[in-house]
Amino acid sequence: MATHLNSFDAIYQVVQLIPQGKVTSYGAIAAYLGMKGGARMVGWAMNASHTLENVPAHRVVNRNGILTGKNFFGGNRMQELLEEEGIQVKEDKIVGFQQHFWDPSIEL
DNA sequence: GGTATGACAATGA
DNA sequence: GTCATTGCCATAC
Repeated sequence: MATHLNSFDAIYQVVQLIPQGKVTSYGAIAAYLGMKGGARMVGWAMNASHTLENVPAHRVVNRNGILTGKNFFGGNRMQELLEEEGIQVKEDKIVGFQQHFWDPSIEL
């Protein structure tokens, strides 16, 4: 149902819908939007959403559970945010990633 | 309108 | 199991 929204808006919506303490992967969002191979584009949208404060991009990590965009948050800002939500982060990687994984294609 | 880039993902060796 | 290469979509120049 994201066909009416632009790719960026659609991604923003999904990211904002991520529950606190949960994380998802770029591919999951892309797949939910129908852009299975457009995972890179999701990261691109995140870059644009970085200017916004309503988009918890810190809950979006790659399929490996690594905080790829941590560098874009300005240091360990991303890791601290995740830890505050109850997510353990070790070496820029989420501990029990599958445990905190939130798939929009299933939850939504 | 074509080329280059991007916070990825999947496959092959 | 890890490393390297290719593919995908959309945006930016």
